[in-house]
Amino acid sequence: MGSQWGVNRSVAQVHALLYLAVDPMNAEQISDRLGIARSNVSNSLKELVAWRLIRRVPIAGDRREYFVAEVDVWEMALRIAQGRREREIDPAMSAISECVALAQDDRAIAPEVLQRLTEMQGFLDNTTRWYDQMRGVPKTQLIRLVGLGDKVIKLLNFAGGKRK
Amino acid sequence: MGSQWGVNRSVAQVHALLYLAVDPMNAEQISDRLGIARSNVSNSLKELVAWRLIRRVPIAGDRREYFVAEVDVWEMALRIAQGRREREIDPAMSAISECVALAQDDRAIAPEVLQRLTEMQGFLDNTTRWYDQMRGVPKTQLIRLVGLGDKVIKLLNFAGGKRK
DNA sequence: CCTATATTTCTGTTATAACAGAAATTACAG
DNA sequence: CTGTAATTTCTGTTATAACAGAAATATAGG
Repeated sequence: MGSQWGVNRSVAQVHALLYLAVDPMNAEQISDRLGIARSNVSNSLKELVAWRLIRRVPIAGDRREYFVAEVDVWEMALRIAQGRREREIDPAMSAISECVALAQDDRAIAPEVLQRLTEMQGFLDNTTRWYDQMRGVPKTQLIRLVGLGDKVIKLLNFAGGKRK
Repeated sequence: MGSQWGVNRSVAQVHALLYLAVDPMNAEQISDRLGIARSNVSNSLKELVAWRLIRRVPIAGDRREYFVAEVDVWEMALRIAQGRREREIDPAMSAISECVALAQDDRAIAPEVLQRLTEMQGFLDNTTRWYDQMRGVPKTQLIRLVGLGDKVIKLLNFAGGKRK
């Protein structure tokens, strides 16, 4: 399915294989198993390492590099979130900051346009701040928070719309 | 930037244009402004309507269809989330359910593998349940919740790791 | 009901990204 | 050092998706 997700098939295949593999695997094993070129495996491994979804593990008495995947699903989700943040959100924030700066100095820009750009910027600021903070909370508490679902609203004093 | 995001350039361009447009625009205006083919605009508009990021608005005395974008950034984010859920998450859940079902009946599958598949399935179940519930809470409360950031943890009785 | 205009669908082309295989580089053993 | 095995980088090919233009369909006005 990875092709829909923005990662190419090879990367998704290698990740899936390592995620389900009981033992560490080396590039050749992966290449043989999936029937894709070694160079392709090499690049896929590099990308997965960059995302921190897999890591190298040394095997005593073997020169080849072996890899294992992160198997904790929450940890995996956090790392994907971090990767997407760095690759997608941060550049978007830089871009929109530039846009806002340019729009402010440009008398040809309608005020509504500047306002929408600013709102977008504010949204990105708020949500990334939220993400940064949530990233710091221990996983167990994160899991419990998700488990609560919308009950958090009632547990906080949000009921009557009153400010905290 | 949209090309990185999994949407093609034309769709991203049309969306950006409509998001910043002060007045509704028709297909021809969009085509002229962006310098892309009308057919391309037509398909882009269809996709954006499907994502509910833009909507048709009738202009009295004009046969052509005009479009405006959702300008509320939170609403936009919610609709993108909903779209991704339907297009990416739901199919993934179906796929993994099939995998789990097959793996359970297959004695050749190592127990660790079945366990990992099941954990993944459980994760998706939990997070989509969370999403479904959060989707229902009023936007104002959602905004305040995000504003709290990691303070929610302290406000709930999570401190000592004690169960609710 | 017919005509004009808007819109969508279809088809072919082009651009882009994925991938394979070869070449080059790196790392290690002796 | 030197040779060998492993890995990465480079280059060309192939597959896929984006896009343009033409054809077809639909919609409203007369």
